[in-house]
Amino acid sequence: MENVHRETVQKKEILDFLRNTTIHPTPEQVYEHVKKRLPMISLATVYRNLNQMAEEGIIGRINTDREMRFDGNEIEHQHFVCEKCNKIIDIEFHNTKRLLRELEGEGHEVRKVEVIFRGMCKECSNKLKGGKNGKNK
Amino acid sequence: MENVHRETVQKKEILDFLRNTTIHPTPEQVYEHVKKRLPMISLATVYRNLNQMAEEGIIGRINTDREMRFDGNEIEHQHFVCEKCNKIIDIEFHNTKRLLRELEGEGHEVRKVEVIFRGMCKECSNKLKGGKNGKNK
DNA sequence: TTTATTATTAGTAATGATTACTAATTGAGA
DNA sequence: TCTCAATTAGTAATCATTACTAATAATAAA
Repeated sequence: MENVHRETVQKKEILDFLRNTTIHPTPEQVYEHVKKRLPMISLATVYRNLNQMAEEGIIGRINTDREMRFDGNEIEHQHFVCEKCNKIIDIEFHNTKRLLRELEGEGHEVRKVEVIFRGMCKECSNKLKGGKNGKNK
Repeated sequence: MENVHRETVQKKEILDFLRNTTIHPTPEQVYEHVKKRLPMISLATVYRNLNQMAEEGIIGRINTDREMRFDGNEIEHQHFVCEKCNKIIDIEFHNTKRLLRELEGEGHEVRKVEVIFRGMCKECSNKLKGGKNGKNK
């Protein structure tokens, strides 16, 4: 059996940046930063690695109404998204009611709480059980 | 003072469709449906109205890793997103723990619960208080 | 009702983020 | 070291969304 994933300097640098920032960067921001150490790196390489790592679950991906945002924080947490400046702030999650009060005490204006469950629905799950097909992304 | 928002047949048809579907359609899907009643409607008109209504808060907008999704369900709820077929299912929200159990009983495979708070952060809120500038979207 | 004003529209071009593609490179097992 | 598939750099292509413009139509005022 051959290896499936290879360690590359590009991947290492991208992950290293994500693990040490709290800005939840866009792919472009990751690219701009990593380019300082690897001037030849390609934007496509950044996208490919970010998506691959998000797929593996070792980093987080956040969908916004503009660009993708990525997250290297390994501790379980949730997010506060500022709709004005698009800043994403990490939130230590306990329960929404308590958190809401905490946030408002902090000075943030919470307009709504969005809860999104991700996974696989009953139908897809069943389809997969009987007759395995590959993922159709 | 003049009026600000006008009632148009286009807007009415778009909202009517959203209020009577549970598929959380993409703009394209809204367009395809409304076109049956208004063959001359433009896709740009659909986008403009969807964004305008979401801005007003009378419909919901959901960001995915592909297209925008819109939601005309007026009852407060949360979402379950199937990562396989991208179907979005409405969830009556109480608290995440109870809901998680309910969902798994339903047969859905929940991989993670995403909680997103939306609003305006302390910094932006303060900036706005002293020296009002327009929104910079 | 008629007129004036201006938000809205249809149609289409432009934008911009993301992905696809390809020849060259390189990581890792043998 | 050798082999070979995974990965890369560079760039073209894709595609969802937005911008633009002349024409239209919804509303307020006459």
